[in-house]
Amino acid sequence: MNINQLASTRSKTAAGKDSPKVKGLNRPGEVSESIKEWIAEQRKAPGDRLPQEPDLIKTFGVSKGTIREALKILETQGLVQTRTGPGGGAFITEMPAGRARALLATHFFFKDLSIGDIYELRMSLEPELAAELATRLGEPEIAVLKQTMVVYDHPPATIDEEQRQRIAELEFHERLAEFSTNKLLGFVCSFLVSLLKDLAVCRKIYSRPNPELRERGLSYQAQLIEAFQSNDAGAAASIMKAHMASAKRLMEAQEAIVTKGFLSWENHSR
Amino acid sequence: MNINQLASTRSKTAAGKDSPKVKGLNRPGEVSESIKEWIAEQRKAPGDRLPQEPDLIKTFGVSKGTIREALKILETQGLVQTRTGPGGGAFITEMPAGRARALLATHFFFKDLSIGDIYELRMSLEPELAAELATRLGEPEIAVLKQTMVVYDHPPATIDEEQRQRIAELEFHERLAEFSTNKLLGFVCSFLVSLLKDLAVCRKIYSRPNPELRERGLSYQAQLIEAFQSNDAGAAASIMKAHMASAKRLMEAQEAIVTKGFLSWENHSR
DNA sequence: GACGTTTTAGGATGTAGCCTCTCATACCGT
DNA sequence: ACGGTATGAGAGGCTACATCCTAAAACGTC
Repeated sequence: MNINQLASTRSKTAAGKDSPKVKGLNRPGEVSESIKEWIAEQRKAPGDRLPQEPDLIKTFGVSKGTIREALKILETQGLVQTRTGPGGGAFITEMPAGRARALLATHFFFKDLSIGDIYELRMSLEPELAAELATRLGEPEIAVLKQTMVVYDHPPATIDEEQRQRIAELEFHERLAEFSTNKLLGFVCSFLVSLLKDLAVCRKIYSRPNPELRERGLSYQAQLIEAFQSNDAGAAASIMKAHMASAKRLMEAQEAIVTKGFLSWENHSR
Repeated sequence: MNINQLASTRSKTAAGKDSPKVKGLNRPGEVSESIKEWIAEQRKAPGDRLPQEPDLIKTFGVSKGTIREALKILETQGLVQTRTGPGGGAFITEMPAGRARALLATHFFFKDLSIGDIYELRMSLEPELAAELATRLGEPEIAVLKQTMVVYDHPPATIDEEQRQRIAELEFHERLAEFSTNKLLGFVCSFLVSLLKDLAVCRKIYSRPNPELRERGLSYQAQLIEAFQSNDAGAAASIMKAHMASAKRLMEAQEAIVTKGFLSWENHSR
């Protein structure tokens, strides 16, 4: 509970100009970093409360406004939430994966990612994921996967259903990512899927009929389920690798067609 | 340019209680959302400047502190940067990779990532990266890599140099990631490296002598340079794979030693 | 080219207000 | 008379505003 060691990163009493730990960071930034360190050191868990504003003001030797801006940083980063009232204050929260994906997506907003870029990673990671899951997945998880597949186990009747089927195919992989015990691997895989769901080019592709993509995807995923049921990690990995290679080829072909005309990346409104 | 329409989201002069556009969002949050909308509507590009603080205060009818918190939100999201001085203010900016990495790192703050989790991804991705670079890297890039290696081409004299060498070894891979044409692959690889640089467990590991890690790493990286110079993508990939497997084994061994003393702290549940 | 001036954000301080929780008290049904 | 529910006052704590001073960056001047 000794928060005072926190303020060690910046001693106000020192006569000369003390050097901030990280250059290019202003006061609120320093404070927010210090608070993060403190959370780690104190092994604070989500739900725990930070010291109250007056205490933080005293321990850091900064003004109320600075503390508020520091907390605003942490709040924006999804690390804390503040509440008013008695017993109120800043509470540690876990950043939801969806928010992290959204923040990350804004970073790639101007980066002009191609289908190939995305599938290069998927070809490396999804087989790894499949191999890990093959030895662990039980019937309940497999049932969830099968339930997702019923959305596209038949040819689409309308272009609208076509799109829904594409999204469902991607959600199959989202489920896999959620099942992973390696949170890092799971997050990256689900992020790649979310890119494929949201990118303008991809949405354009999904709005055109593409029977081969569905048939091949369904076939691969069915084989994958079998590999899971027989706990065959090697088979799962190689099936997934073939699945990704096939999808990459088909998607890139569609990408070429779609971008040939006029629109591609220009209308990323937000 | 007419920013006044912005303030329409909240008219202070109205007698009754006006409803904020999004419930659960306090004043700075509303203001930051409004500014984002304004940026989108005005089709502002990176480099453009937002109105100055006094103007924002007037148009939104809020106080200076509120505006500052709103700008802090946008700054944390990587959308703007502020500068002082004449012609200063908040400038729209592209989210730098470093900030994206930092935001992502906070998502994994409570996820208790292990060395193994990180290296599982590195074993998949770094060979991919090496293979891509092998056919593209020229002498100038290779010179940069060699320059990084001189930091650790000799046994460390002090424990402090030991740490600097570990960081430099990681920065070798950071350079590789920067050279990639696949921004996605490059980002993920550099993010994994940044985790290894910042994680508490890793820092503990680096503060202990570990000659084998340095020697093997140096050897692998030298072979890698040769593969780059002969444009041998296959060799580069397999060398990198062996490099990662070796590093994973050594790091996990150290992890076991370092964390042994802290097992009693495991009861930090909520 | 060094130096002072100006412009603008950065930070500190004090005060009023609002939200939420708690607890005591009154009300009501049985 | 008793127990449960509702209502209100109070206090804790963040939220926001107004004002002042400080620091930094650009720009003109000597």
